[in-house]
Amino acid sequence: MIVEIDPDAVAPPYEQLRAQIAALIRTGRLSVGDRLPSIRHLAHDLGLAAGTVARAYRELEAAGYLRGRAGQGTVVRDIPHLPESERTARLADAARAYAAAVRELGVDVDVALATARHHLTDPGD
Amino acid sequence: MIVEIDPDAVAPPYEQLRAQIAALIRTGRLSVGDRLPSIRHLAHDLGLAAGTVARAYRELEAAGYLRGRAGQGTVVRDIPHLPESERTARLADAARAYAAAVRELGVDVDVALATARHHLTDPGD
DNA sequence: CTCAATGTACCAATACAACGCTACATTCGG
DNA sequence: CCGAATGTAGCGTTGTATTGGTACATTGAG
Repeated sequence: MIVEIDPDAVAPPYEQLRAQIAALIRTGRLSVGDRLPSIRHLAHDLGLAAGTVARAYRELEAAGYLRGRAGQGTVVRDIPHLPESERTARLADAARAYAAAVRELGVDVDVALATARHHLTDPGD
Repeated sequence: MIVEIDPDAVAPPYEQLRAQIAALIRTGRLSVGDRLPSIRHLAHDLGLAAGTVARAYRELEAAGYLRGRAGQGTVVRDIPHLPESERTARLADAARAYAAAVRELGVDVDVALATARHHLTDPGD
């Protein structure tokens, strides 16, 4: 698994982990039926407590991404698609946050859009 | 002053206030020499504690935007421009955050860019 | 000088996250 | 059947961030 946790980031570790796994499933790097590392194993690899990984798994299961069963492990269950309204609302929130940051920095709109395009097309940077 | 605080937002009130005032100064809606509302007055208007507004003012003063003196009030001091490296770094952070949200939502890149453009050009929405 | 208005500094309470830990239920393999 | 591995649930502790309130210092007006 390609996951990175930054302890100094603003987002708490369990949230970073949740978002990254969700993105891996969305982008197809994890497919339906794939088995995820065990809670304890992943926690050890990432230097986290088991409870922290458990929380990320729990939220992903509640969202429909995963299915975890005792003794069997946790597997990718589905790629849930949110209702259109929910998705556009969340997208608007994210765009608003980006726009606010850009405005505070005094960055030109075209530069901001080019930067966004760059990060949207080149995830690894 | 045109400021809105959403108590349910992810960002804490003092940070929302700080960012909005910084944006007002950057965009010229507040000019150098303009006097801001007093800490207590603004706190009362926004339904916040005085200490919360004081923190926003304090951080803006540390960043060079404001100058506050006891008995005199707080005025816009300057429009500090960050070093280029700092600005691009912060812009990249914001863009990364936006890209991560888009990827998790499974939204098309073009849709994401159009949404970003919309919010960048139409602040009031 | 006196006083009101203002910014500054500090402290207690609260909430949240993370951690380490324990106990328990379930599944599978031997 | 038995044990190892797994997920689930909960506990108390610790550290941090935020808030609200209070006391203090400074300034300018009368």
